[in-house]
Amino acid sequence: MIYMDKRAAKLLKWYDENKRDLPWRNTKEPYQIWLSEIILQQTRVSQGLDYYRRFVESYPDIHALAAAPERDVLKLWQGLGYYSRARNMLHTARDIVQRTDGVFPVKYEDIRRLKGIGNYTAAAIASFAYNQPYAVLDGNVMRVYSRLTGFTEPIDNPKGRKKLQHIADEFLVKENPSDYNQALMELGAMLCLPKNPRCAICPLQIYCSAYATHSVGVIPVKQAKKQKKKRFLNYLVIQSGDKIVLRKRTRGDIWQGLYDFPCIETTSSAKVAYLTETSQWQSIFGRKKHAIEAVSGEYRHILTHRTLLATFVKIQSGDKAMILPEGCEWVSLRKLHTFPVPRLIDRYLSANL
DNA sequence: CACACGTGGCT
DNA sequence: TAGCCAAGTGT
Repeated sequence: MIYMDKRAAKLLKWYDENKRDLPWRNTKEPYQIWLSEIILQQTRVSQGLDYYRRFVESYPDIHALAAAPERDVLKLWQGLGYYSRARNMLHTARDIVQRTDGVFPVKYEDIRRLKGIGNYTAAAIASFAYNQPYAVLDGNVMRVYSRLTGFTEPIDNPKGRKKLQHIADEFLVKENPSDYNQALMELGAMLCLPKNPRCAICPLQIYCSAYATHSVGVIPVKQAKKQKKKRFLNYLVIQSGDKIVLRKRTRGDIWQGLYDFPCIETTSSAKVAYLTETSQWQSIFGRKKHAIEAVSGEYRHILTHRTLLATFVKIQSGDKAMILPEGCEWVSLRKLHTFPVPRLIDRYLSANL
């Protein structure tokens, strides 16, 4: 009989009896586990589930993914957010196909080196797919352990995370790291919730320091967050006949690789009369024939660190041969749906075109 | 190493 | 409403 403390035994029993039936829990394929872990970064199961299904159907294995154009992959990712996840995953798929003919690495150090895979995801893949003894540390695990041990330092800085990693390493059940890691995360997702945790039915209640000291509501401790800044985006929706101008977004800003419209960004809310005087507007239209057809109301789009305030100026252009800004191209309305676009743009398009 | 990076649901 | 949160990583 392998030694295991009572806490771990109770946790594993609870997991066995209560775990959700999720598609990535019915496989040991590293590709599918990798995909699920990338999708679930900062993302709820309910939001990622359909994306996972569609992704596996479109790209059943790493070779299929590696062969896909980036635009198609981003289109499949559209609406899920954090698009660097999709770009990095494609990069890594191509990397693995080229270097090892598609064979996913087994050693933690080799997994950890892959682009888009950090400490958490490397430990998750190593333990879930290969049952190797690496302790995962995600938001769930940090919350569970900080409450269990009465950890009162902030968890959202490198120092706090490092201490919690030591706790996680120490608690890990090395005989069954796959189930143990997942049990801990499932407990965090189902019972040990950030607000209104279900302590009454928690299998670890009698071991929980925070519960004993009535501190569940104040643990884990987090540092105060900074205020969101605003960005004012004035989009030029330029149409001529059955074509519309799209812009591919590039490095160094949000939504890299996705498409939106030519944009005049201002430091505050701007009127069209102001926009038409800007050098950007002048360099596009100059004295060329064009007609402002409509100006949308203000669209508010919330990101983690930014509030975007967007208006859309719909313009009929008489000159399809005009000089477009860098990264812009004419796209037929028929093909518009094949381009990956941010949610903000998707909302505008579905309401106006 | 603080900050950037999306989106939607819940309080 | 405004803020918080959800299976983090890259720079």
